[in-house]
Parts: sequence; structure tokens; C-alpha cells
Amino acid sequence: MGSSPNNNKKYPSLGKLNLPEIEKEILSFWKEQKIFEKSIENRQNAEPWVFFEGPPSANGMPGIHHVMSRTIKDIFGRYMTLNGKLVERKGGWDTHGLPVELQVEKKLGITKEDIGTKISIEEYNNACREDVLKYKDVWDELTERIGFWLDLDKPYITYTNEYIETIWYLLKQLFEKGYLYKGYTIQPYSPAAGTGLSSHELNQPGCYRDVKDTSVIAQFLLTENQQKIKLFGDKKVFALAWTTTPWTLPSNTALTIGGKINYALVKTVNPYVNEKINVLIAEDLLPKYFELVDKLSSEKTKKLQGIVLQKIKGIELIGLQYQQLMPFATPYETPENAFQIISGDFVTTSDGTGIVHTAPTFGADDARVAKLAGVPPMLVKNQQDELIPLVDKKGKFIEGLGFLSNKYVKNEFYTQTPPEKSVDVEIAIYLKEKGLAFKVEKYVHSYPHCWRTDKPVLYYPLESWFVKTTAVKQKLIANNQKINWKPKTTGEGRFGHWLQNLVDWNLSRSRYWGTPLPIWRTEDGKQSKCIGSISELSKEIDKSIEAGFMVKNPCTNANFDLHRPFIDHITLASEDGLRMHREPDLIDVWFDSGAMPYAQWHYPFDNKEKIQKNIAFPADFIAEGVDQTRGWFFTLHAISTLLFDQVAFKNVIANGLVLDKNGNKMSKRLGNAVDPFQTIEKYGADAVRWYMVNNSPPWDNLKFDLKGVEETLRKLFGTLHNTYSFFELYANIDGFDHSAKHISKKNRDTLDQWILSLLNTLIEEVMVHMENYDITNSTRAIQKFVIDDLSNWYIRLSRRKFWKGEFGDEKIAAFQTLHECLEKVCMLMSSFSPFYSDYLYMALTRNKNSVHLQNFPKCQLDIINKDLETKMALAQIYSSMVLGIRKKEKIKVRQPLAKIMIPVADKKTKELLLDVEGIIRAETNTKEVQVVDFQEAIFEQIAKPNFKKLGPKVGKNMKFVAQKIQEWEREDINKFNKEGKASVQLGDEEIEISSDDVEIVVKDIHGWKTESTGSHTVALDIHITENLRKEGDAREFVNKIQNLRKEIGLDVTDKIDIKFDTNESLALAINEFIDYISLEVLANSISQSFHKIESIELEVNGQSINVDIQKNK
RNA sequence: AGUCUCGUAGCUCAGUUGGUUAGAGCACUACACUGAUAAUGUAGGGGUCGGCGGUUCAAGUCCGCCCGAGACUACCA
Repeated sequence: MGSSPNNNKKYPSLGKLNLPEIEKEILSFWKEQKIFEKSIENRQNAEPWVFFEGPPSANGMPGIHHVMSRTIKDIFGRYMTLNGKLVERKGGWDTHGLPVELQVEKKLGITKEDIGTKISIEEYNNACREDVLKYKDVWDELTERIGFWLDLDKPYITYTNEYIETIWYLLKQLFEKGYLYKGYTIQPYSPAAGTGLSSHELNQPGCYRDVKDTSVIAQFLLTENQQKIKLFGDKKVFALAWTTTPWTLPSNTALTIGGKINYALVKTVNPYVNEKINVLIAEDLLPKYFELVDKLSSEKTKKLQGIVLQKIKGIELIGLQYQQLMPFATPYETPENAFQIISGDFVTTSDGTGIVHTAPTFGADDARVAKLAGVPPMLVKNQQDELIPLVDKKGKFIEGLGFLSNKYVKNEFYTQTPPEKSVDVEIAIYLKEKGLAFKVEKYVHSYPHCWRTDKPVLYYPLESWFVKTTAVKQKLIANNQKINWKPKTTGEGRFGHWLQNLVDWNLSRSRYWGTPLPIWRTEDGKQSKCIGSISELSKEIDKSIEAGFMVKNPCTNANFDLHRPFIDHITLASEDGLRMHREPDLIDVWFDSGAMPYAQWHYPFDNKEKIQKNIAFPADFIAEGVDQTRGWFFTLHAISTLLFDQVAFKNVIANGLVLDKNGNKMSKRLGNAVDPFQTIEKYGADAVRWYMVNNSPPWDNLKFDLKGVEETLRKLFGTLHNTYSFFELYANIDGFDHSAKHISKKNRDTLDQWILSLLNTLIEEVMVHMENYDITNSTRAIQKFVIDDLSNWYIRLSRRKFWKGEFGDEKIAAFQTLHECLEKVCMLMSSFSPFYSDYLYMALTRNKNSVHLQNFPKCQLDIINKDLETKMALAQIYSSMVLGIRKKEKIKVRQPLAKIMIPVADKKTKELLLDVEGIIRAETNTKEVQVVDFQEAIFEQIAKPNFKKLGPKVGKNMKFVAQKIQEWEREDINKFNKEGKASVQLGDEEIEISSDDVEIVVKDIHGWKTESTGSHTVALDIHITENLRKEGDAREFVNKIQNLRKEIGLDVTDKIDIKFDTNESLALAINEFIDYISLEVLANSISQSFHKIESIELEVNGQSINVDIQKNK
């Protein structure tokens, strides 16, 4: 063994485990040595592995759930770097959007209405800009503290001109491809406030309120045509449809039925005009309205009498036409397609009639199904030649609608005293008089109200800009197939279904703080221009100056800001010299985040090749919460598919929520939110990180329990720390140096070979899991190895090797083995718990070479020995059972026993067992292990049917056959063992049972103490002979002396002299085993003193002994 | 309301293409070990596998319905 230059160095003693302290030490080491930067520089020429950081919004404090997603992201960045990839990790901030606006309004004590009056848009936006990165420092601190390696120095920020410029470029691409259009959509709208409301605003508490409205079931008279006559002959038929908003009836253009719902034609009487009529209604709802009879009579009944004339399937009704109920206006577009029955998926039979009054101008579902069926909305031309609905933006009916003209649709909208009868009531009366109302009643239902004015919200068609995502629906679906979703079901289910039911992306937001829509239009709306860059804007402004619309070009000013209000001041000139104004909308903030792959690099103005040559796009991996499925995941996917027909990300983990330990959502209000800083300060980031990914698969919700973090700290990190301390203690005593020449693996003993085999199996396992983006099973495998295999078995059984005997090859091999295991465990763990693994790695290697700059360990297949792993498993099983017997018999392990007997069925197992026989003996303190053929007569055997094998063979008769096999007697089993087959009589049939179909198991051994688990059985000879007793005494004596040594503070290596005085029997035992004892307790001499000695009294197996120990100088 | 996830011991989680004694850790109790020692080992109790129904010789596992928790989307005549 050659001496090494390092061999006078020592492995550092790490003291008590204090993870948070260690982490701070490592953090400053990383910072000083620029380890993160180096880990990227090292891979400069390597293949890139692309990661996108989904930008958080820094206007709120980070929570513990952010630790979750950031841990997942960090794990893969580090792992891929170790595997030789170049992983750039650019941070980013999401800075626009409603939450920012709301927070600023709260802070300033203003509402949206005050913008432009009490506060200018400029001041408002400045306030937003200041507020949005309020907690950036806190976020950066958390990012750093949890060890999330992310480039925080050059993050992308969505409000910068550069970022916005890329968005404009992308929007222009969409515009030119014809994917950007202006259209109507039905949105919640508050006429009282004169503004559209977002779903977010509508979900404010208290917005949905129970109100009592006049509801009407109206009668729609079917038009006579071929289809109608075919179905119903020449009978006059009314379709019944219910509404709680009668004011929408003049705007009705269709009736919607459910294709799968069954309907009935009922003969009955209109209760208001007492006229016999035939009505159409869902079959399920008949009992709700009718007393079904055979013949109408004048007798009084609780409900209306009705005769079912015929039943019709919903699908047959589609296409039927009807006469307009309130013919006050005609739809401008394709009026010939109006007033027909169409089908819709939303129709139910839980209320109403199963036929839904459909007014596409005032209902989102209505608009959707009408559009699908080609039915026009009720829009008419006004004097300005614009198409408008029958109700204006103040919530008032337009002119020319008879008695309805200029009346508010809801009485709440009147600023002065409202009329006695609301429009709804007036309409009900009108219909009653005409014999077109089947039922009118007050109805209580929940209806949304504006959170600012407290007045009802209308669903109203508003103009918006849309991205025509439906045009590429098939591509979106096809590209989604290429994405590896974790979990798979999120991709197929939630995301897949979402794509199947895709609607166009509503891009418009009527707000102030966000990316302005770069579209300028002439006043007549006939010409529009989409601007795709600042330079293009500047050129257009120059043209505008020429045309005399503008005086100065603000783009030349270095501080020019692309936000409102400045952008609104720009007027452009059309080709034929008309003024063009910017469309006042901002775009959906989700477009900001979906554009980050390009905008973070200011593509295509800079870094063109990063995108075009697929260097930084698409992402190999992203991870966010599952709540982003229809948010960021979708917008990334949509933009990349629309513009590049590519996926934006190849692999994605959609992680679940972090709940409190009781499974409730964390919230500041409830006070159950866990503070990430405090938690990390107490337990350490490594423990939190490990706990989070180890506890449950990331896509399940995590019930975050500090007890679990504590357990991780104690069990995993504590064990690892102890294992190292053990290594360090003895390695330093012997002057071991890991850099010295390695002893060939083949020349190491069984235990060493075994743990190395497991180590390499573990490496392989972790790699497979990680390739599969499965972090949970990776950590579980590592944890099992560290705790069960390395610490509980390898160290425990090898302990003696480390502190007994010479510093010879066997010992060196053991040190090398343990060192290698620890070193590679550090590498395996480093992605998950980057701090402690680095700390330990540097201690093990005795220098300052970070584990994060290493390569991931390779699995050495030739070291893996499955037979060895199997036999050690056998040793563990049998040892455990023997210890179980000792326990029951109350024989302590220190008392040697004579013999273990193990019955075995096959040769292979027998061979394997013989190889580990020594380990079993040592572990159980027995003199002999006898592995014997299980057919020996002393074994009592039973036959166990193998259901899996027998199942397909005997099928239905399984129960019977299994019963028969279990009833086999000794001779049946012997015969079966000999012949390898048997048969069972089943009626006339004889069923052949082969050796695979039955397992013969030893159940008991006569005259021995036995124990069995599964198919393993072991017997123990518990007879203690005189010799065994003596040896037991000797070992007990050693134990007592060792305790004494420790008690009196002797060093592990101190030599001693012993004098003792005791009874004859124990003295005999000690003298007989004097060599063994001397060796164990490092005694130079052990002598019996027949004179009373000054000593300590000990007790050995119930016998008193006086002992005097002197340290040998 | 729809879509998705989850429901197994007091707690946190495993449980292979369905195969007959449903596992592990924590906690609890008892014991053992005592040169890894503020560590460790062994044993024990603890389960109508959310409920009901179905398919099957056989269901924790497959199917249907329901209940509970959560998320997202939508908001209805």
C-alpha cells in the first residue's frame, strides 16, 4: 500500500448536526466561489437543457407552496447539470394584471372610477410600477435560501419596453396570419357602472345574491312546415320555454333542447285565456306541471290537467321553426335562420321545461350554441349604421320597441323613482293577454350583482379582440400529444378536454396597467394597423407628423414608455390619410407570461438564433402548480403552436397544492399558513425540500406537517450524519486516506461487495426514475439505501471490522467501501438537498471541490450482483426470525446458541444461504447453521395452492380444487414432492396439478422452536450446554468491562490490566476464554486475585464479581 | 354544473398485468442492545382498503352510481 501525500490530513469532525447553520456556511461558500456560475461555465460547450421559469408576481409575499414548485424546478436543473447538460436558468417577474391594480387601488384608497379624475393614468401606472416589485427582495432571499439556483441578476420583467416589444412582434405575427380579430362576446357587464366585469370581480364575496324575479313560461307557436307536419300533423303546437329574465324575450332568436332528452306533446288548457292547447315539454317534467288524465274535464284539480298525445326524442325536434314571440325587431343578419329549435349540451330537466329560451345577445351559452347552429343574434342597425342589441349600455331598451322603448330592463337601474311595473312584469302581462304565457310566477334565484354599485349585472355583448385559437385547434391537440405530462392525466384530462372545447382567446382587458394592444384603427373601423416594433411605431409616427396629426415623435426620447397613457397620445395616419387611434384595450396578462420564451430574450430583436435554432426553445422542462393548466401551460402552448407550430415545452410537472396538516387550504385569514422563512430557519431548507418531494408525488396535494419535516431531519440527515461521524472517527484513528490505491472490488468481503452492489443498483434506479421525471421514487430509493441498507445493516455488521485488528487490507477495503458509498450518496442526493450533500461531500473529499461541479455517478453494472443481493436478503429474513425466537424464549443475543436449522426447497436457495451462513451466525450468535432439504421427515409440511397459476387452469372450480390441495396429508405431499405432480378429482374429470401449481411450505419442525414468515421457516436449538453457558458468561463479562471502561473515561485505544474475584463457575469461564476477553477489552493481563481486592462490584448473569481495572501506562 | 386529482392503520404514504395472511415509516406499548450512544434493534396492538352495486373462480386493484376533500373552468333558462 503506497502512502499518499494526503495521509497526514484528517477527515473533519462535524459535531452535532445543525442543518440551518451548515446551509448558511454552504451558501456563503457558493457565493464566494461562484459555484452556480461555475456549474454553468463548466458546461459551456455542452448540449443545452432548456428550462423556463414561470414568472411569479412579486407584489405578494412568497408562501410555503412556492418552496414546493421552486424545489422541483431546482432539482432538475441540478440533476441535468450533473449529467453534463448546459442548464441556463433565467429568472423572471410577472408585473402586470388585475391583482396589482387592485392592490394599488386599495393602497391609494381609490376605485377604478377615480382613474382619470382623482388620479391620472400616469400617476396610477407609476404607482403600479412601484408596487409590483415590492417584495422582490423577499422573493430573492427565499430563492437563495432554499438553494434554488436561478439567475436573479438578469431576470426578465414583463413591464419593460423590450419585453413589450417582443409581445407586439408576436401580436403582429398573429395579426398578419389573420389570427387576431375583433368580435363580440357576452360578458358580465354592469350598466350602472358602465363597465365590463371580470370573472374575478364576479367572484368577490357577496356578488351572487338571492333575488325574487318574475319568471315566465312562454308559448312559442311552431310554424307549419314539412318537418312539423310530419311530426305532429296539423295540430297547433306550442313549445314551452322558461325564463327568469323576461326582458330578454324580445331578443329571443332560438329555442334550445337537449338531443338526448325525451319530450312529450301534451294536450291541456291555457290557464289565463282558458283555451285548449297542445304543448311541447320534457317528459321528465310532466309531473311538475300536470295532473295526467285520459280526458280533460271541468273538475278542479291541483295541477293543470294534461293528456299525453305523443312522445318525441329531442333530436327529432332540431330544425323546427316557430313564430317570433315578441315581434318588435328583426335580426339584421340572416333573419331567415332565426326562430328555430337547436340543440345544446347545457340543457337539463332540473328546472323549467327542458326547452331553453335562447337570446344570443344576452347569454354566453346562448351565443355559443346559436353561433354553432348558424342562428343570428338579435342585433339591429342604429342610425350610425352600427349593429346594436335591443338594450343599450345603460341597461335601457332602444327606441322603436313599442311599449318597451326607453325603459330600463331592471328597475334597479332607474336613478329616479322607478315605474310601478317593471319591464319583466309588463312583458308577462303582454304575453298573458296574447295567450302566449303558460305560467307566470315569482321565482327566487341567485343572480350576480356588481360589487361596486350593488346593482344587477347583465350579460351583455361587448366588443373584444380575440385570438383565433380555434383555427389551430387540431394542431394544438396534435402538439399536446408530444408533451410528456406529469401526471399524464392532467395532460389528457384537464388540458386535453380544455383543448377539445376550445373557444377563441379573449385578449381584451379594459384596464390601465398592462401591455397595450398595438392596434390602431380609423374611426370607421375599416382600416387597422398592427405595430410590431418600436422602430415601426416610430416610422408610422413620422408619417403621422407628415400628415399633420402629430407634432413630435416621442419614440426618439430614451425614456419613452410603451404603457398607457403615453401610447394613447399617439395618433397614426392610414394609407389614405385618415386619423387612426389606438384600440384602448390592454391585453390579457396571460399573454405576457405565455410570451416569455421569446420575450425573455427580446426575440427577434436580439438573440434571434436562440429561438430559431432551437437553442433556448422549446423548453425541455417546466413545472408549476396544476392551477396553471389553463393559465400559463395553455398560453405557452397556444402561442408556440400559433406562431411556430411547435410545442413550447416537452416535459411538464403540474404539482398539486400545499395544504395544511389537516388537509385544509392554507390562508392568512385562517392563520394556518406556514411561514417558509421560519420553517427553513428551524429545520433547514434541505429537510424541507426532501420532505416535500419525498412525502407524496408532487402532483398530489401535500399535507404539510412540520412533524414530517422533523422526521426527515432526524431520520435521513441524522442517520447520514452519524454514519459519517462513525467513518470519521475510525478513519482518522487508522490514518485512512481515500485517495490511496483502491483494493479491487473482487477482493473485498461479502458485506462490502453487497453494499457496493446495492449502491450501483441504487444509482441505476435513481437514473431511471429521474429520466421518468419521478422525483418521489428517487428520494425514496435513496432514503431506503441510507437508512436501511447502509446504516442499519452494513455499518452494524461491519462495525467490528472498523475498530478491531490491524489496518490491513480487509479494514482498508471496508473504509474504501464506506467512503465510496457516502461519496456517491452525496452525489445522488445533491439535486434534492444541495446543501448538506455538498457539505458532506467536501468533508469526505477533504477539499473545497463542490459536489455540484461533479458528474453524476455511473452505474457500474459489473459490480451489481443480484445473487448477492438475494442472499443478503435471505440472511436478513432468517436472522430476524431467529432473533424473534430468542426474544420469545428470553435468551439474550449475547448468549451463544448451538444451532439453527433452515429447511430449503431448492438447490439454488441452499447455495445462496450457505454463502451467508457466517453472517447469520454472527448476527444471531449461533455456532452452526444447518441448511437442510425440506423433505426431511422432521418437518411438518403443508401444501399451498398457487392461485395465480391455478386460476386460468381450473377457473370456476378454483374453490374446490384449492380446498382439496389444502387438505393434502403427509403422504400426498410426499408423493407430490417425489413425482412433481398430482391430480384432483373433479366430478368425472381428473385435473392434473403440476409442481408450479402448488407450493410446499414447512410449517413446523417437531421438537424445535420455530418461526416462519411467508415461505421461510427457521428452527433454533435453544439448549444451552455448559460450554455455551461459559462462553455466554465470558461475553457478558466483556460487555461489563467495556461499560466500565467507558464509565471511567478510558480512551478507545487505552490498554488495561484487570484483577477480579468471583465464584468458581464464573472464574472458570473467564479463565477458559481469557484470550478472547483480553483481545476484546484490550487487556494486557487478566488475573484472579484471591485476596479481597479494592474494586467495583459487577454482576454477570446473576453472579457477582469484583473487578479492578488499571490503565496500563 | 362540468373536468381533473385524491380517499388504504391515530398520522404520512407503498401496494406491479386482478391471485387469497393488505405493507412501511411515525406515534403508542413492551423488551433488547450499549465503543455509531442525544444513536440503534426486536416484538406487539391497531384496517368493514370512503359507501353501495356490478364483472370475475378471485376485487384495495376493473366498471357504474353515490359520499367526502381539493383544484380549475363555467354560471344556467
